[in-house]
Amino acid sequence: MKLRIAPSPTGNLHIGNARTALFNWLYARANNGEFLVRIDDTDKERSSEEYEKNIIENLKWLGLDWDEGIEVGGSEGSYKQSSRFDRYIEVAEEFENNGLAYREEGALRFKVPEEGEIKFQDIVRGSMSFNLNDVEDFVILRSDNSPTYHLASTVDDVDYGITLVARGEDILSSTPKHILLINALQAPLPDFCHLPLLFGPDGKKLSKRHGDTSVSAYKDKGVISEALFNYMCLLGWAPGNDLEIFDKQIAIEKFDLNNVLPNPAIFDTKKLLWMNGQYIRDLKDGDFEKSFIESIQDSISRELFEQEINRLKKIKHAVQERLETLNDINEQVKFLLDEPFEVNSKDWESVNTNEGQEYMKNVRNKFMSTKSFKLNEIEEIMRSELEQLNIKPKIGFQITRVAITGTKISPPLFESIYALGKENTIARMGESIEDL
RNA sequence: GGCCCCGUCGUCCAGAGGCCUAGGACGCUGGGUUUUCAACCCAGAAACGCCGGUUCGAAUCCGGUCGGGGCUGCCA
Repeated sequence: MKLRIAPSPTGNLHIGNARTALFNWLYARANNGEFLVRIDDTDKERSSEEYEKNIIENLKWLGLDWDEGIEVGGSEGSYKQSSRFDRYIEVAEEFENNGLAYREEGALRFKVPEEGEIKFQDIVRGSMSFNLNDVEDFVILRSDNSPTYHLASTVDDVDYGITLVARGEDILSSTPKHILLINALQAPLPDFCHLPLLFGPDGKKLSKRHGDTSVSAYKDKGVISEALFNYMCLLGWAPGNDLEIFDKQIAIEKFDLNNVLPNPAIFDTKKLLWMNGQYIRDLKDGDFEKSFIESIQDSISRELFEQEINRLKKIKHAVQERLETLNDINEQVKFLLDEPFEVNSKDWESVNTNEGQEYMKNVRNKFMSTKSFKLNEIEEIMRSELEQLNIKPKIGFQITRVAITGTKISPPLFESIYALGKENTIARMGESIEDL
């Protein structure tokens, strides 16, 4: 069994193509088959190396690998259509010589029989039948003698020995043309599988008009690859038993193209983000720390100082539990960085009370006389002072939170204070105590 | 317009004639926990597009209809 994907480098790797790649990859891996990646760049105008790079990079980022094709090589050369024009032209001219194609205004058209039917079995849709009456003669070589997609793609599938063509449903109606070409090449027909399309929230084919729907855009938003991988698996397929969170291994074990749904799926960012949060929480300590530090450095566009990193490490676990994406990190930890610190005045007004002031003053004094400033020590001081003054946690804690983090929303208070450190905490509390 | 595909909660999926007074997940609403925010727990609202047929029995099979989508390029 040999499957392939053939992305056109006319844009970054799109979520829809990534899902198609994923299903091809899963099926190949599930059946000990081969997976091939080639680049369909017959459209010289719209193709670019930058996009090609993006596609390859993001396939890898998703954890997909391939056995033959672009970058990894194989017996068929570059696996780029732009370098195989001679081959396509050779085939096209043979068709022309055999009377299977004819010239029209310079372009070469493949002659579709007037009568007859093309039938094939589609793995997700069952019996398909097209009346050749409805299929027009189609261009296989443009006036500039460059091959079109139909020709190049079909010749490649034949030359590379593809046995199962699984692609988007948008090409379903082109399949009769491809079958005609394969027959003309006197080659065996592969199996066909037309995967349901991915839609945007408006129920239309996912595309640029839905915003940036590239894989790299989601990566940039702080989505981790395992989460996107898992989420995409669920678009048109499920492993059964209501299982929703699963890894690559399980996906490979359970995956079967025969169980893929024929109906389109809407790409729902909300569920992706939820799943991403689940995955982030599950990240191993070292993996999370790496992403944690990198994400902050990306946000502030500079390297972190050692002091900052030491502070950040103390809060990382608390932050890990509170993320939807990696990009949410900086907002939660910026009070720990050596950056200008500011207290949100609206938040301050809503928590600043006389009781709170007194509480902070007393706590600050006790903080000053502690030596170790350990987490449990901080908690003990803050809780016992609450009892001393007989005030509610909210009164004492919220004012302190705003004073040291700048806002009413932050990681857990004791951890935040612990991470910030004794000197900084005392200084910030001092700034907010009115009669000091 | 023509050809083709599709049709279970708002969304993703379960359901392959009786186990369905339709199940899970996201989201949403209410409640609990709580120092904020999350997380977590509990509860709730929420769907078989419609009409016929087959059958003792249909979300499941068939037909029609309506609705949505794709293709209809010298794009892929």
